[in-house]
Amino acid sequence: MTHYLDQLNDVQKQAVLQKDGPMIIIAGAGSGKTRVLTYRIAHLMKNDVDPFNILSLTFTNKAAREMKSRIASVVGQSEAKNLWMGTFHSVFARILRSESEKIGFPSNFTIYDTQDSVRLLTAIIKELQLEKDKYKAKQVLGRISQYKNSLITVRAYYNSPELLEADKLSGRPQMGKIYKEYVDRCFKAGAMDFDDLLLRTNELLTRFPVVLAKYQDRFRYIMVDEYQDTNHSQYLIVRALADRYQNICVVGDDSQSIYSFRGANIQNILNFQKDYDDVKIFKLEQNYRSSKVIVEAANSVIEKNKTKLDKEIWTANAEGERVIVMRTYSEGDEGRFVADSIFENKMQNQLTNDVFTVLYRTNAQSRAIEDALRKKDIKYRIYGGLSFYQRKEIKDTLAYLRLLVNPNDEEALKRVINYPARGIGQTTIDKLTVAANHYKKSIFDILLNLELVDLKINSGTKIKLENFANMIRSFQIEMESKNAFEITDAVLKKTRLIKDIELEGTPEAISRVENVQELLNGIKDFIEVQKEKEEEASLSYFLEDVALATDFDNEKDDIPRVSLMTIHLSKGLEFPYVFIVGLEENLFPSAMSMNTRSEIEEERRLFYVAITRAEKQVFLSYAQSRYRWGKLIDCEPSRFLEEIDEKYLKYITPKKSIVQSNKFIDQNIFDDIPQHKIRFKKPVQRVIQKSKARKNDSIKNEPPKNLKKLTTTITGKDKTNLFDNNLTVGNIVEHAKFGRGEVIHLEGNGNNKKAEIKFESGNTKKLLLQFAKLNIIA
DNA sequence: TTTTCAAGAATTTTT
DNA sequence: TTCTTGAAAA
Repeated sequence: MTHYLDQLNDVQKQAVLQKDGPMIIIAGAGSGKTRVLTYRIAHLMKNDVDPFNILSLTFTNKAAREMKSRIASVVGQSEAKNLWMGTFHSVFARILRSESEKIGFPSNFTIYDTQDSVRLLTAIIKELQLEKDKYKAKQVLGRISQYKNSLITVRAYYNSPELLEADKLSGRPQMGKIYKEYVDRCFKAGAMDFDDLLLRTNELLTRFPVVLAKYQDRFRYIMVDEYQDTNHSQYLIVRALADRYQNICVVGDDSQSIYSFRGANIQNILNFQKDYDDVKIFKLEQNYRSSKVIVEAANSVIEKNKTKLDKEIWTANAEGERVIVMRTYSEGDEGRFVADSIFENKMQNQLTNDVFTVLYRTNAQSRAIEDALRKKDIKYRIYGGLSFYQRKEIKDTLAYLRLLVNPNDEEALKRVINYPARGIGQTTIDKLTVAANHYKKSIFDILLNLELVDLKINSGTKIKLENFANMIRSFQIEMESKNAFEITDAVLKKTRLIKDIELEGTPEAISRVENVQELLNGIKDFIEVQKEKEEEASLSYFLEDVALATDFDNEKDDIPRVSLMTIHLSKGLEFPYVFIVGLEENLFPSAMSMNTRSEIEEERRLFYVAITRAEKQVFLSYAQSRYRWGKLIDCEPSRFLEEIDEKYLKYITPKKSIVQSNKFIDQNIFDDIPQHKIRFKKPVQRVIQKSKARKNDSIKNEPPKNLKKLTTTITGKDKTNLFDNNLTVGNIVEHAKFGRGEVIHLEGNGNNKKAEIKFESGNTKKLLLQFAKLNIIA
């Protein structure tokens, strides 16, 4: 086997060999950054640095796992095991577990995910009787997140005239009150949100010099990956920990900073040299990933940004295919283009699905792509969006487990106190909350002391509450003798949660039951893996893992699939063929990020990231019209398309079109869109060449047939539209719930069309055809 | 208290 | 178009 140092180029080698002192590695896209990081760590270990003394912070758990296994292959499994490696959130959550009591949190503190936070804020806003239109929980959370990431505590907030003024101006003068209540409630519940994991770590390190010294001494060598996307809170943690030994190595690429919306501060990387003395700089500029065309096309884009560090990315790789640009009529067409291209490429080049990825700006765009892939029977996997652990049935199950571990967890309690339904309604919960706030206790404490507080609830409800509390307590006792898997199983049986889902009897219910089973399997796996690693397999640790898990962490070996994800999620990944869809103004760049130069620059970096994921070829596409909230809107091509040097592009026109619309599509509606003429009339110049070159004879200058279109739409969409047209008075229909009946009257139009039906049971009902799933019997 | 239906909002990006 | 929310009915 060749020595690992021989697998590196000069700069890479220097970076690996640089052992001590502050250093920064500016790593262009595809420049072998991970390789340098892993070998650097391996090299440290080979040179007498104890793995216990190395801290490596990555952007995702997946990156940490991969790096760890690559290091293990150089230095051996048992050595690599002791490395501290993970995301900021997971590493410091782990540290907080052992230190949290110093700052008033129990060691079994809960981690609130975004949904928990939003729910809590919604409750608080309601309790404070604020207008919920002014105070939208999500926005309020975003604001609080900003404070926390900038280390602005409630007190600091009230001491800052600027912040008070800013919130007043934006119509939210009560932000301080909400912020305070939110922090207090989290504290009382023994819960930390994502931002708290960093904020409280900072608190711990600042307030307790002994603790700081302990971890400074422990982490003698610190590495931070994706440094361009660290926020202020993370920045301070790193500074504090590195202060003693100054062995800090940060890696990143300012051109790939794409997380400013969640507080990432690009200045952290731009100013690194000012923060430490005698910083060594390494620039990895050779790209090993992508073809020349891709590297240079990407360069031509990022050049347009003013704020950036000086570097020149180049590659020795082959020229490669040009970037394909595809104009389509609609999102449906765009999807078909993607599916067709994947299909063609697979056939021509004997490829499997997993070499393709489709990237988009917003999650909502995935649907059209999914539909098209499904029609072509191409298997795919979506990353992000609603992840496994965010599904209702999973969150419900987990909420029980959370409550067992930490009965003060308010959000978990509110989630399950009446699920499955046990007759404890909103009014009762409100009363409990008021009492809990009044006595400064958790709701569970109130439940345990019902006779001491006068809640003005009737005795029936009181018994229900007592039963619930007793059930939770008995689980807690059981938990002492059972492992995580057994206790979960017991909870599911006792609460009849699965039975409750099955009761719905729908096909979706079946898959939801399967999800819960899957969760059980997951717990079993977790126990086994932890045993292998000789680590604790407690329920508490499992819940922590789950709270910080991302979609990538739940990946199963399966058949090869096309990957679908947002560009943000694709950071750090690479794929041979990359489709970037929806290159339209207001979508990409997003309408929300077109106000300032820096916002546009971030969007451009996002585009840069997207292009540079590709090894072999990039496909860009945009639609001329797109559905938004059920309405068809016209779209303009993205400015980014013009920013790519044209010599790297190849324009393709659609072969044929199926315009998916409920509306009667008249050719004329395209007339005010000049590009459209390419399609039916004369193509503009650069398109002529391409269509000639491709012998694209499938363009027959033939307007789409309206009749056909309509049929396609109807059969392709839900069938109720069909009934809408066909149903007449006198029809005998069957309804899933109510059984058979006769249509005795029709009213309304389109989506509002209703049928009055006399059922065999004798009941007469008015049903909206849009929703009612009726089968026509006669 | 629970269920049902109609009206209204909703789309950046995520640990 | 689809999801969430709120009021009214059961």
